[in-house]
Amino acid sequence: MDGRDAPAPAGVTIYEVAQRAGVSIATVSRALRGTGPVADATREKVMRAVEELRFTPSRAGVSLAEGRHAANGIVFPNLSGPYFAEVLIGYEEVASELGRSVVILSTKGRGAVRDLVRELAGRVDGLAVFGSTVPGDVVDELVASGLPLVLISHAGRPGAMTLRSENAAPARALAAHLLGHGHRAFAFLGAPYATGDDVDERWQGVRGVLGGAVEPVATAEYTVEAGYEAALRLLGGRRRPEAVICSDDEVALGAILAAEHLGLPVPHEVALTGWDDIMAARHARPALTTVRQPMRELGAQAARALDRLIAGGRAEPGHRTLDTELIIRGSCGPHPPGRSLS
Amino acid sequence: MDGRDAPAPAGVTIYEVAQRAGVSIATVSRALRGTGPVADATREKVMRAVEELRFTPSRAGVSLAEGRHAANGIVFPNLSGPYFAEVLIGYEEVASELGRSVVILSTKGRGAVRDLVRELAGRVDGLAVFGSTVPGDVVDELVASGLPLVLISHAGRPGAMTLRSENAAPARALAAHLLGHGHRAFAFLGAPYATGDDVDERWQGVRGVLGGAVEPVATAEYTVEAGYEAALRLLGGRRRPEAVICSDDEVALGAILAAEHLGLPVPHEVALTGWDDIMAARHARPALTTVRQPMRELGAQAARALDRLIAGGRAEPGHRTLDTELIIRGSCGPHPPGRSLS
DNA sequence: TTGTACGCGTTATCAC
DNA sequence: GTGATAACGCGTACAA
Repeated sequence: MDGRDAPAPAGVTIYEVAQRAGVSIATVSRALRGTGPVADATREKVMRAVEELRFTPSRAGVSLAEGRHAANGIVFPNLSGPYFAEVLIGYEEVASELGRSVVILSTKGRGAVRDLVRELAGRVDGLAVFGSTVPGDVVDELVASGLPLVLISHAGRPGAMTLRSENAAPARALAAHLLGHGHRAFAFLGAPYATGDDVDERWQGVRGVLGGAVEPVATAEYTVEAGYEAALRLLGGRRRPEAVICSDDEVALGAILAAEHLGLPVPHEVALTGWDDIMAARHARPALTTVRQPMRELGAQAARALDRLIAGGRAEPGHRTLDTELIIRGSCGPHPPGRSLS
Repeated sequence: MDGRDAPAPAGVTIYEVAQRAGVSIATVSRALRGTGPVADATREKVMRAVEELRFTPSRAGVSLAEGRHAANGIVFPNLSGPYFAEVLIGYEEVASELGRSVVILSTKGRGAVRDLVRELAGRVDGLAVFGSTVPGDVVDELVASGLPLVLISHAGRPGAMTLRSENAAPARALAAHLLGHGHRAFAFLGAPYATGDDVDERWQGVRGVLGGAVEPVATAEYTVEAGYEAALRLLGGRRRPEAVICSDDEVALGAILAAEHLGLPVPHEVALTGWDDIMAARHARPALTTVRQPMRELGAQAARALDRLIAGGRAEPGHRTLDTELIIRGSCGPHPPGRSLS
């Protein structure tokens, strides 16, 4: 026994493998990647040397030679709620299938976003960016740089591909459904921060149907906590709305808690709706009427689109919208038994 | 006007910058990284050229020359629940502060974990690995490779650093508290899958205090859904326990839903406890008695420890345990008013 | 089928 | 202060 199978010195190079196998580095490379012909016997020797030396090609070396990183980046604001986490799951899964690693960047509470994004852009072959996570001029810079880019839930930017779920149409359907329940005074809890983002589109859709009967109410952010705080004030004040349409499920969950705290039965005293259909929406009491958005699919499609863009697919559609589904549960008002409910 | 400020061809090299600035690449490098002396006037010229050409050093080139990736990896099973997402948040935040990108790898439902981990290991300077995400021999291989490694919530492996929150002690405290409520028949919902992991330690702690009075009950996984399903059977069957100690908050949340479904008031008919103190624990009804674990801090410390290990800090402690806190809320039984509750 | 040699983009060590 | 130039580790024409 010798010490050759001891812990690899972390820096085994292709040269050492070549030497040990008694061949050239070109042959080692060919044997390993299956490019070009290699005699069976030779491949055997190479493989053995690779095993013994625990050789793994240096990623930096490969990247430099190949001219690619085999990695995708993704920029999101935070991972506190289920939404971004779910999209990330779909993104990572597909990217992984396509042989690409995923480098993440969270911008929430970050100062030097521009530099961080540049740094990230430099180590990936393509980037997925959520709307409102990066300043507009930084996005423009990315577009101009030619880096394959997919904007998720973004208002859209000339030259960049955009991917999002539909908002306006289901928002209108949701509003119409609430009208069907007989509600007449509405609030939209979680008023949009930026024009053109997902929440803004939902708000526009809702207002298109309800007109002056709906009032926008801001929340500090789109979280359960913030929804709870804002709903406490909204529902506790005079002129309480009959129905509260929330920007998303988390805000709605907070609103349910606020209603309970105030002793207001949902949906009898106040109706509520969310958006996204996160796991907890089904488990809330009452179960949350919401709009299901294919979160994982959003991430998955982003990864796939990026792969195509990287491969050189110029003909990529500039804009893609995923379907959503109105999910009627108990929080929006009483329904005849036996209907819907999932 | 000329076309020089058009979109950078994505492949601007240091040579082009040097040529445009009328200096050598060495000078460009020095000017950019502040290493070595550069005349002010020269620096000026270089910077201008850099701006005009939108030059960003190739990450692969830098990595190869520097011999490091400036990136950390992290391996987790999934991101469906808040637990791993929270740890990841803390990890990414600190890594980012330390100038390191974060490359993620999810192993849930993945076949070729070994290859994926190798691939990941090849593109980072250090790796954080959650327990039970990677086969033991793969961990051994990583340790042997000399790659800086932090095992999170792991049973421990000779040669690798381990970081986790305490389990046994708070588990005993929790069990004692439940005994104080007068409960006498217990179930541990979410029985451990692997010996030595977090849940196993909790189970051991609980059993140490309750002995034969507690029965382990398995769940399909540690999720709300699985907890609900298993609790439905457990609470619906004969010999229903008086108190159910759950492996974590998500399982406990599912158990609360099951109890409600069965018309069993919590905590009066059945007491429940969770673990982790995820956001939803505070909002559950009744609010969940649980053990608070510093999830983000776990990630943050992992990133910091890794940074030290990478810097060459040999004297790194082999094992580090973070404190937890028993959070008494309403789900474990009636408390005299005015006490605790957060 | 295999080996030689060059290129990938930077960093850093020397001379000047 | 500045400029050649040798690594860094690998992929791959091209030659043999």
